[in-house]
Amino acid sequence: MIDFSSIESKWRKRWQDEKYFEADPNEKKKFFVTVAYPYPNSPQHIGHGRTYTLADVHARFMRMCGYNVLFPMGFHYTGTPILGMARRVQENDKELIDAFRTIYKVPEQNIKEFVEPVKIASYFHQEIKTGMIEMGYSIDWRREFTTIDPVYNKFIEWQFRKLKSKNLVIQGSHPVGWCPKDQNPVSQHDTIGDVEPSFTEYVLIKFRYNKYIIPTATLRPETIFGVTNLWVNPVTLYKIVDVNGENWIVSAECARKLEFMDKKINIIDEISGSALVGKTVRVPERNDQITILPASFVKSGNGTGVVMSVPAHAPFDYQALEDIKKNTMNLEQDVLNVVMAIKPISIIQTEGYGEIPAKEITEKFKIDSQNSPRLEEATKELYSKEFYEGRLKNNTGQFAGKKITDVKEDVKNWILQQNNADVLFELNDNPIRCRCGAECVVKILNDQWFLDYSNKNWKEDAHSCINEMKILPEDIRNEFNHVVDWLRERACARQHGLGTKLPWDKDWIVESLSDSVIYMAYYILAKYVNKKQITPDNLGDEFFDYIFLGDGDSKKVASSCKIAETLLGNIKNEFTYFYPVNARHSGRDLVPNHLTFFVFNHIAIFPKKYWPEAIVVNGSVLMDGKKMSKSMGNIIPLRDAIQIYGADPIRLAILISAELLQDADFNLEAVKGIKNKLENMLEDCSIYKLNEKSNLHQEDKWLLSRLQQLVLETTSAMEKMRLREALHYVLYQFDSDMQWYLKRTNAKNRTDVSSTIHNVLSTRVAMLSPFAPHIAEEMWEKLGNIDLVSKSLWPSVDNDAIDSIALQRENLLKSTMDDIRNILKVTKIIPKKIIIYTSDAWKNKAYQKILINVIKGEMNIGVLIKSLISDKETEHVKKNPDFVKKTVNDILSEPIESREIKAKTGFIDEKEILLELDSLTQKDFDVNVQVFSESDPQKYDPKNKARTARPYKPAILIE
RNA sequence: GCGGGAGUUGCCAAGCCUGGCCAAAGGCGCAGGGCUUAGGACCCUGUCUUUUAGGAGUUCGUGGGUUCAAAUCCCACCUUCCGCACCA
Repeated sequence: MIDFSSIESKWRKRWQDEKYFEADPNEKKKFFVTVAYPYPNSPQHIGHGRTYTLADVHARFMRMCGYNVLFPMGFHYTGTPILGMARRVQENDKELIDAFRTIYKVPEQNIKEFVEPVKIASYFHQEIKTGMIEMGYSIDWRREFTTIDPVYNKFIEWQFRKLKSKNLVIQGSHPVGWCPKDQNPVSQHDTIGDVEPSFTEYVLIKFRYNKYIIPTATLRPETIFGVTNLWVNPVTLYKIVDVNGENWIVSAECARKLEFMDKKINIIDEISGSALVGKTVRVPERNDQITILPASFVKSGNGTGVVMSVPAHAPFDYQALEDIKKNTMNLEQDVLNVVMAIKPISIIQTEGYGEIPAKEITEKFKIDSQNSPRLEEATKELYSKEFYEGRLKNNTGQFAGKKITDVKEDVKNWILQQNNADVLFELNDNPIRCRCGAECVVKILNDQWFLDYSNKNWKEDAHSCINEMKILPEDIRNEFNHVVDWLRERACARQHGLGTKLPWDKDWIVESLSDSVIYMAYYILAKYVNKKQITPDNLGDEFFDYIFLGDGDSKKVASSCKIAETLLGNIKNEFTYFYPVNARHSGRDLVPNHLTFFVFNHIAIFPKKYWPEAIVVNGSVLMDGKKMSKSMGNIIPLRDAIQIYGADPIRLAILISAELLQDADFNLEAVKGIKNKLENMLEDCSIYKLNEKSNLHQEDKWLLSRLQQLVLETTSAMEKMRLREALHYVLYQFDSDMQWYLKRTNAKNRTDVSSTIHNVLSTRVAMLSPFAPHIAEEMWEKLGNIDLVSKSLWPSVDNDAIDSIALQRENLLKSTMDDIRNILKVTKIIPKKIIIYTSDAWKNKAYQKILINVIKGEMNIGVLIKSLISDKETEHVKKNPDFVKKTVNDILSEPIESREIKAKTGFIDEKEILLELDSLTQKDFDVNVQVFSESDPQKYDPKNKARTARPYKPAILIE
């Protein structure tokens, strides 16, 4: 049993003492790796560990490749969730406080302080940082900062002034989910049940009734041409409301919603639904009169509480009309006459439907009442069919012949322009409650600040940056481009939360996804801030302009900022040395926001030479195949896991379970398996020593050749950040080769294998070290090294060590052993004699010819046979045409490189090689092996097997 | 709806970009053996069907196509997961 924790702390201390991860400019090439900094509202769990571990492996790998790697970390205090948490602590929220106690194990003393948001942030900040150190992340901690540090605030102010001066920050109105009690926008984690407050935009069509306006809410403004009547619910008590000087008749719920739509509302009177029944209203744009009818499906809470009826295309309306004709509502005779006269007005032509689609679909769904639950479904089906495929008919004026999807927005704007319509936003999952208990609404904010991501030029630059950038994995590049396309103006300031005040409007705080887009540049400053060489006083925009953009005169800047000119120069040089970011790591959930904003803002602020070079995106982590969540109770805090299993096994378990973009399934089974593997490797490292040079046998040469292949494959996987694959090579791939090697040396009773194995182990440990840095140091030490493996160079392929002849000889032995084993398996005989026949000389010649042809792409059997027969040396093929076919198959079933090696090395003396089998068969089956040539007249061949021999595929007889 | 994925041998999961080392890695599970006082851990062997000669047959969501050759390329379809904004 290995004590991971003591090994890990031992090496962590050594790293710290040697300050190896502290990166300052030097003569080496630099590599700047960053990860999205954490939001400290809870401790890290295994899931967070993935992105940081990936970045750390990347950093460590690049360091071993000879780069001066900077890998820094900051903490994102900005935002509202921590604020909300503090408020809940103030209110003594039991659920939250219990979570602090039981899940996060926060000491009682600290929980008491959590009424202050900053205390929460700084508590978890330290917790997360400690976890990162314990995980062995090679972070330069001198550059740590938080987003509420005063210098950071100055930096963000600079960023925003810069954006504003480029007209990329604009002001406008914007609908948001809103809590009327808190007077604040609500987001998902502000609501009870974590419901995302999404909303739909309805068009209100204004129908005129005397001096009143009766607005109806619709998603289909184009159906105004097909309206035949209005629906009210007779039992609803409607309000007469003064809305910006007009008298509207709407439900009480609607009146309340309108208040938040930036309108002046004054309730004047009320009127019952039944009193409206039978009255006529004027249809806007059409100028004809229609009647108001009663319907029970009309809900006062939806829209305005009044619905316009389009019976030809709306199943609800069609069915309500059918219902009313049965006169169960006791309508007066003259109203009933009107009802009977109503004919649906067909305005949309859709393939597969006739004149009255609503009728057809209600019949198809077998609907018999307006209260049928299937009506929703029917509506949905018809609506989407008509929306995507339907065309407006001739009775729709200027819109005739157009597709609904193309014309919908135009119809809306047309009616709006005539002041015959308005807009109403409505929450989708009504009711949504704020954590404070109040019911949320949609509010239109008027003086909201936006980052104008819809700016065309900006988008174009973003596309070109993304297209020039390295994006790993490549699969996700399209997604980035698509995000750039659909991104619109984004609100970049809010009224509450921690963060930086908007420099020109101190009522607003820069929103958290907008103050975290170019902070990688700030890591350069953070080192000097932490050393107290930069203070927030006197720090103006000219400072940032000078450092980051190279604008201004250093003397002037130095004096206005009261900073020594040499210091200013040093900072600037450090920035130009480390920037741009070479790799930005993050989870894939940040693709549609942070990562894309990161690109946008870099483009806007920095010159092209500082645009980011690469983005690396990873998937999330599942726990035993399930999503981690507080409610499932399957969140393992990272630090707990480290304590139990050790940092290295966790790092490996996370990395080996999935390739970059896939979700990684973490489970304890895997951790145990890995732990075991590491223990075995460590043991091997203490056994095999570097002895004096002994003569290399064939199998040593073979193993060392294979090792080169391993290095090549691993390195290429690392370069593509295919860490699962790379780790797999290092940890497992080599085992079967190692086994063969041991089997061979064992059979030969060799005792001089230590050096070769030591050589192999050293290479593997070096390649393991970015992944499992602590235990790799321990192994490295056991292998007899004094220096750190972290400081060693990544193994490179030694082409001289690749012995293609040894490779082929061993392959022949292996495959022949496999064949023998196969025969024994099938026949179940216990061998007393094993006889092997190597193929005739002409076959070898024919093989080479076929091989060359196949490499050239000629594998037509007929053509091959013809050319072989035409040559005297290989004319024997005539008697044995099957040989050609089998040989071609043999060759095709081999990798292309090995075909080429075979072509290059040419004929090998199989008989001589196969004699080496003897030691193996003796060991495995206690039988000696005899080798004959097919053409040997003296051979023992009672079953006439020898003639089936092919090159690299000797015939075998077992008795 | 828009956009992006995924479907592989009992399960999880690689392979697909770059067609031929593919009956298809690895892990788990299962079976047998070793080790052990026993259990666990560990190690070995096996794990589509068939076969007393290293072979053959049928497989990679479904159906077509391209090719000497398809899990891999193309087309269509079915099923399924994720993101869609003021939120870190």
